[in-house]
Amino acid sequence: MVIKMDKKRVTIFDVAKNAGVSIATVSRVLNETNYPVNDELRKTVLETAELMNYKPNYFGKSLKSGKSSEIGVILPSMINPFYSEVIAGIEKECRRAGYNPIFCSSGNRPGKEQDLIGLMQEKCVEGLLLSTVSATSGTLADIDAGGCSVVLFDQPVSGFEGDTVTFDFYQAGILSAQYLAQKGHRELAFLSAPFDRFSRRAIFSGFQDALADAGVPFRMKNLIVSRVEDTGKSGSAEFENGRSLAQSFLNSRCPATAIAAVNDITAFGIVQELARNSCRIPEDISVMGFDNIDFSAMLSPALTTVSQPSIEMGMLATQVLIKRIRDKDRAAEHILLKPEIVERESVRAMLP
Amino acid sequence: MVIKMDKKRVTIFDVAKNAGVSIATVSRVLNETNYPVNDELRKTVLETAELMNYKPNYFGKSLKSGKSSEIGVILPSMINPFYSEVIAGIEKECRRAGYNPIFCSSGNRPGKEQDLIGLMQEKCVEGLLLSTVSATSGTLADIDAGGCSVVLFDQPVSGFEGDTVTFDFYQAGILSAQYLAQKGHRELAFLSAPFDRFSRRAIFSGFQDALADAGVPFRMKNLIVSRVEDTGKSGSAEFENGRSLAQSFLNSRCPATAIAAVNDITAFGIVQELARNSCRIPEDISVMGFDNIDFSAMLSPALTTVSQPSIEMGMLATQVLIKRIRDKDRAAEHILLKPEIVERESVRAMLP
DNA sequence: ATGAAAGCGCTAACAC
DNA sequence: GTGTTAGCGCTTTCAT
Repeated sequence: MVIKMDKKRVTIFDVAKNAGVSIATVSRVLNETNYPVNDELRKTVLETAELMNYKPNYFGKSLKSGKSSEIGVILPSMINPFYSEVIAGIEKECRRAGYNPIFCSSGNRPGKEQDLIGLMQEKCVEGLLLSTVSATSGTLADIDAGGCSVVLFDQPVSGFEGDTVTFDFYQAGILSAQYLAQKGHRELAFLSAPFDRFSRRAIFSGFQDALADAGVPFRMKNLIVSRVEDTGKSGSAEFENGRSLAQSFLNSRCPATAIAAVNDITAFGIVQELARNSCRIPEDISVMGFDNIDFSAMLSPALTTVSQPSIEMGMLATQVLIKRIRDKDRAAEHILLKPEIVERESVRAMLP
Repeated sequence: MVIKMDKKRVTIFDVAKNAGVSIATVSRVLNETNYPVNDELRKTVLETAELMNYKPNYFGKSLKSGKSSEIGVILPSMINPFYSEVIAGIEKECRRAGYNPIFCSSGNRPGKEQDLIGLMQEKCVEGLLLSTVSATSGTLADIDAGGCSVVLFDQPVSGFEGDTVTFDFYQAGILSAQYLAQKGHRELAFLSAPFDRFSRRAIFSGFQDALADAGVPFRMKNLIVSRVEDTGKSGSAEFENGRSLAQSFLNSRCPATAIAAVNDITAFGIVQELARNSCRIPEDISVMGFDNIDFSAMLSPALTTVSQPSIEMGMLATQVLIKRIRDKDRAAEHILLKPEIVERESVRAMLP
């Protein structure tokens, strides 16, 4: 028996030839179908394939079967810790179900996002997990019509009729306000990046509404919104934003005893800038974040925040997508993840 | 002209039929080869393809051409900020050169790493970027022999003859020790996770050697090494490790005026635990990290550390891999990235 | 129980 | 300048 040792890749044909059987038999053995194959032959095939270091070619396989077993994932950034955690959830669930995730980041750029969606379609992914910055319900319907299931997560799109896994930002704002009010704070500030994102507006609405309900109405002059927008490259822009927001806060001589930041990274910037100006946290001023990324626990003082379940969001979105891939006709699912207060060290209780 | 509106995917054949030309013409137009095609026809084809929302099928394309234009990337974790930054560098360079990266994490598990390597080969990636936890020079040679180029980054493998992009950990240890000594510290401590990793041993060696050279020999009782190992899931394990290391440090009544942590996240844990025990940083004790992940700048006080250029490492490894893919016969490249001190707020200068 | 052969979507060599 | 056609590696019907 001569083993082919060419530099070319070993194909099913090579294995068949060396094992002295047909390619059909090799395919049947290697795919572990319950198709009956003589034990003797099966053994020979297995040994030959092993010996020749045969690896099935996904392209041939997928082309023939029409299944890629791939799932495309497009998110604004892979370097932002929140999305890193989402990725971890997605990867875990995908592998568990035998799918391979393909991660790409759009950098918050609509054009790039479009390109990536096209690319994923060319790659024949069976489904797409999308945290979109620009897609419309129309675009999304087209993708679906092209045979690629879509599940939206993180950022909602109005008019989209398919599956979604999102977070209850409004409720997060409510929880945060209630927590601060309950800790005895009566003068609150809200520091945020521009309100051009649904999530930011929703958090603030909840925050404001809950405060009104609690009888400590929010003063609009305590709302400080920056003008710069992040590029999605890393967290640094949001951090710097937090720092300049804190400077504005300090300059405005705002009498608030507690600050709610629109997200954790912004809170980090606020905390650092405050500390540099000799403000002790939480003794002099309390700071609260949103998201509960891993690092919020690592700060000194550890950041009190509202959790947005990132890994869970990734896992759920993946599960929903896989259900959708397996059954195109099931009813659309809309999962709304709930926030929870994560009490740590950056908010103090005011004396009554 | 009747446009086919089946639920099946539109193929080059459908476009050809609707445009009234042969598939060869469609292929030639769509691939923008400089093959001569009548302008009239070219226009018709382009319009038809656009109208039918045609997307070329990568599988057919790759199968025929033998090129996948994909690059596999295997790293221990995608949630660890250092690797997130590496990923950003890789993705950028890949897209720039027209390659698509496929990211997977091994979770520091040798078995999983092996599986992923096999998977990447089945997917016919043209090259592999590997930060390995278990590969031997033999395994790597086999992959290469299978027609898939390999570039090792981050973690070296002894005996490997191919391209590598690594970091000069030893030099990082030297720089750190020199910096601390120059700031007037005479009694230093080194806190680390287990020395089972080359990088940790190398950092410590450099640290120790430079200290000896500076005339402030390191006392081995000031070396505190934990027993737990991280799972690569997130930074939390390293952070907790840092906290318990700090407790040991405190309990040992170690007289050191400065602590070098084996990496930034461990330093975060140390800083927090120290702060909780009313140690002021850097007034009471100085803390220094390694890696310079984005968050080290966001801590309060901002962490003084030694930079390990993460994005650059990703970009360089990608560039080297692409050069290798294009020319199998070029000489192996060995890039050794150099550390730099990043001076921030966590180390104080001792009075003479 | 095994093999022959069609064909998935595409590119490129060859024919006209 | 355009069309025909042979595969790329694989799965799967259909014969045997």
